[in-house]
Order: sequence, then C-alpha cells, then structure tokens
Amino acid sequence: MAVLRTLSPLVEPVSVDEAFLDISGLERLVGSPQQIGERAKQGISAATGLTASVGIGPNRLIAKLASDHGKPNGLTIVGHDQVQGFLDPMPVSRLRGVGRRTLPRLERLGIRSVAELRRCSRERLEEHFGRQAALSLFRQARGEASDRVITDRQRKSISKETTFGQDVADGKLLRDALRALSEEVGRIARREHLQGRVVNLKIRFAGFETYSRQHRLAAATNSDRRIFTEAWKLYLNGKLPMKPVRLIGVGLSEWASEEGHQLDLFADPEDVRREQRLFAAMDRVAERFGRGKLQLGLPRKH
DNA sequence: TCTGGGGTCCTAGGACCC
DNA sequence: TCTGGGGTCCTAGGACCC
Repeated sequence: MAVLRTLSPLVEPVSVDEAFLDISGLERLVGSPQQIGERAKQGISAATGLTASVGIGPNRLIAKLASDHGKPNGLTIVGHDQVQGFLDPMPVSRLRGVGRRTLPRLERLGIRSVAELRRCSRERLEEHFGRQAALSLFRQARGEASDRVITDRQRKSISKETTFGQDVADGKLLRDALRALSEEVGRIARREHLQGRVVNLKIRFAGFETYSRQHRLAAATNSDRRIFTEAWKLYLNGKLPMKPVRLIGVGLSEWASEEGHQLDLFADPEDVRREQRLFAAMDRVAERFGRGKLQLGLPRKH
C-alpha cells in the first residue's frame, strides 16, 4: 500500500493485498498508464520480493478483470475501445456476483460467456435473479461500472468468531468463549472510536447448520459487558436448537452518528466513568501483553 | 473438500404507521 | 368494516468476496 501511495494520492485498499488506484490526470506527473503499472510492480518487488498483477482500465470492473487476466505477475491494459472485445469471450463466472449458486442458474438459461449474457434482456434477468442482481449482470455485460476510487471507506461491522476443535455442549464453556469474543469486538470498536447499535450472534451446529440472531439496542455501545450480555441473551432466548455448538461468533454494527450518542438514563455517571477507565486499562494490557491475559469476571447484576 | 475468519450486499416477511 | 396502497423499520438468511 505504501508503494501504491507513492504513485497516486487516490488509493482504495480492497483487502490486505489488493487496491484500486485512480491514475487519471497523472500522465505528466508520474507517467503513462503503462509506466505507472510497471512502477507499481517494480516498487512492490523491491519492497517485498513479491510479484503483483496489475490491471488498468476505464473503470473498476475492467481494471479488476484485467488484473485477473494477467495473473500472476501480469500487466494488462484495456482501453475504452477494447472493452467489449475483452469481455465478450470471457466466462460469466469471472463477473462479480457470479458464484457457485448463480453460475449453474445462468448456465441453465444457456448463458456461459459474457457475449451470451449481453444478449439476454434485462426483464428476463430480473425474472430469474431479482432486481439488483439483474441490474448488476446487465451493466457488467456491457462493461459499465463505477470509476470512482473511494479512499475513506469506513467499515460497517466488527465481528469475531471461533470454531471449536470439538462441538461444545457445556454452557459455561460457551459463555466463556462468547465473553472473550465480545471483549475483542469491544476493544476494536473502542480503538476505532465506534459505537454500534446492533449486536449479532452467530451459531453453527454440526452439519454446517448456521443461525444468526440480532438485537437492536436503544443506545449505541462499545462496552464488552454490554455486547456480551446482549449476545448471551440472544443465545438463551433465540429459540435455537439445544445442541452442541461448533462455532460461536459475535458482531457489532450500525454505528451511531458522530455527533453524539444517547447516554443511558438510568446508569450512574460514576459507574460509567469507572467502566470507561477499566476498559481503557484493559485495552492497554491487551495491546502490550496480548489478548486473554486479562478478562472480565461475572457481570455484577447476574 | 465435512468445511476458517472477516467482511459486504440483497431479499423477504412481519409489524406498524398514515 | 375483513379491507387498499404505500412506506419504514426490524430481523433472519443467503450469496458472494478476499
């Protein structure tokens, strides 16, 4: 990412090893698209010893597909006038949103390539795939996509989950695991100054049978204790099968607006301050000595 | 593939409101 | 009144991506 930032101020990281760059208007300052692509590869190689695949195109879709096209270690440039010729022979499985469920359904309609997809009407796509998916397929088949690079994308949720080595039937063990996960979620939320209004519980049993339960809080929170008690309530009251658990997870989402947050009307302000100091201290311990060295005891009111 | 972890987005049904 | 139409919010689940 540091290498990429030397090439353009507009960098959008997509994952640990992938990013979009807006390189429009950089011809004089940095070089031609070809030169920028080469410099990215060289810089990454010099810094990390790793190869990288670069794709350049008029929008995000074409750039990404161009990058896939040259994998590994490629540099593929697709100009405006080459877009349709580049897309048409491609299998639809390369498009975004076409995975292990959608691909066979497209094939049943006789659609294997992007050229074939382009011949299918929007109405027909809508009948089979719903409004949004149809629109996405329709536009992708024509090489249409956003060309905006978003540098300040904010995360929308924080979650932690764990799969047990052996399915867990012991409620106490489950409770401890959930508590530890809640503490991790809370810690990340506090580090990023986020307070969430929705707590999510995820449970998986043998056979990949997966459930989720969520609850919307009256006030946003990033308190470990609050996240944990809500998640545990969801487990107890969620009408879930009472079976040994293979995976348990907890998530926090729907951030409260930056302007301020609702205070708990009935909480003693001194308790709130003490809890904040407690969490701050716990976070420092965790940063310094690692997770799990210190953890909350039983909630006071249970 | 007997199946890890962390995300995003979409759909659909029910409750509720005007 | 057994009954229209449209909108929002909440919740659960699924598809997909890296």
